[in-house]
Amino acid sequence: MLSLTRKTDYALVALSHLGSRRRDDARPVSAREIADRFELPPSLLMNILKELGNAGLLNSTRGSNGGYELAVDPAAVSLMDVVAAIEGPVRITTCCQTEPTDATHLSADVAEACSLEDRCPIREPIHRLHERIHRFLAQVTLADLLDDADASAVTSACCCGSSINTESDPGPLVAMPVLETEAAPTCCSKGP
Amino acid sequence: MLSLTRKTDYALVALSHLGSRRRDDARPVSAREIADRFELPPSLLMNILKELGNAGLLNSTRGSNGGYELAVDPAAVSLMDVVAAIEGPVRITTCCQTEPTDATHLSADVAEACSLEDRCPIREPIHRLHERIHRFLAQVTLADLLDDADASAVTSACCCGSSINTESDPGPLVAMPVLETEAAPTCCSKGP
DNA sequence: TGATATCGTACTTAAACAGTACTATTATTA
DNA sequence: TAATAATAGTACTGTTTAAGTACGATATCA
Repeated sequence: MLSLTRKTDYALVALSHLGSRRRDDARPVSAREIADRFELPPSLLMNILKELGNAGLLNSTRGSNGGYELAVDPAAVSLMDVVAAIEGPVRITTCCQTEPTDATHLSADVAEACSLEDRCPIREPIHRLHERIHRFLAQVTLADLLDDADASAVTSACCCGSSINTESDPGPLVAMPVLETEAAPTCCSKGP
Repeated sequence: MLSLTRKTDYALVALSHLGSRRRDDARPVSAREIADRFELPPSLLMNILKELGNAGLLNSTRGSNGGYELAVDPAAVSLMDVVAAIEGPVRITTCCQTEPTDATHLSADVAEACSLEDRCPIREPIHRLHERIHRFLAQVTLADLLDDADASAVTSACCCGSSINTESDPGPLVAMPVLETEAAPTCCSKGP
């Protein structure tokens, strides 16, 4: 399907919100508050925030006036982290078993599940693609999202690609690495 | 889920096989033949090849000695084409309604499905991410896969990342564009 | 005419996604 | 100390998508 799940989408919305708040006051924000503001299903969002908490991306405080806060610097949270927290490890195909753990890299035990092994004509290319997507996801950070949201808010508060730069200029997303020139992550909620 | 479906994986295997054959002889290859060779479910592969045919990527000839051949130059078939043929248009989230049609670009009617519209904190970033992924998929071609498969066959016929270059060198995949340095598409079949 | 293909379509099963609900625990506040 | 407001954990349900199968029709070749 090559798309983010709605849960991941919601997670990004929530993280983005928490990230932008941090500048003002550091009071924790409750799940209910976020759900109300962005019209997300409350119980679902609660579960999502729990998962983000378990993954170490959020700190939680219980009780009244409790809620969630970012546990880390937005620049230290990658898209990879978020996706992994919600959807589990990213695998481009079933034969890509593990993610390339770090820069030292490349994955000792990739691709156990492939019964074809060396007969597979696209084994190497797929692994490289896998690797590349991983790097990309790892390099786009929450901070990039925040910057971009700010920047685009200036040029167009409205939706639907009004002020998206065509061709030449990468636009606000200077911080965004890897994939050629532009683009950062996701939008919205409340699908059809 | 952020992964290719198994059908797309199989499609790439088949296309890759057909692409490499073209050099030798141009006799069409039957679905059965490909299924046997790569241990893919025959009926499923048949359906996949039909879809690739309908998408204009393959030519088919019926009857005995019939089968499939590439309809276009491997360099003219992008990952995007293959994914679109099998899975339909790629959307990173439900609010990314259309793909950026071409270079003139950027999608007039992106994101109809989002009820939040300008209140969504990650709308712009998501659309940019969407755009970026599209570009990437459009720039990786079947030819890149073929080149890479050849190149890696030289250095490692075996599986499991034996000769994958760490760090510095992008390796064979020079042709691969967009996403930073390396990686091309997928591997294998016959998941768990 | 029979064998070998693709073509189109419909169907079935299994897994993942999306969302809900309930009980327990913790903290604040009156 | 009791009520309230929050998270924590877990289990459950309905819907959709993925994955695979099957079959009748049509076309080609020997």
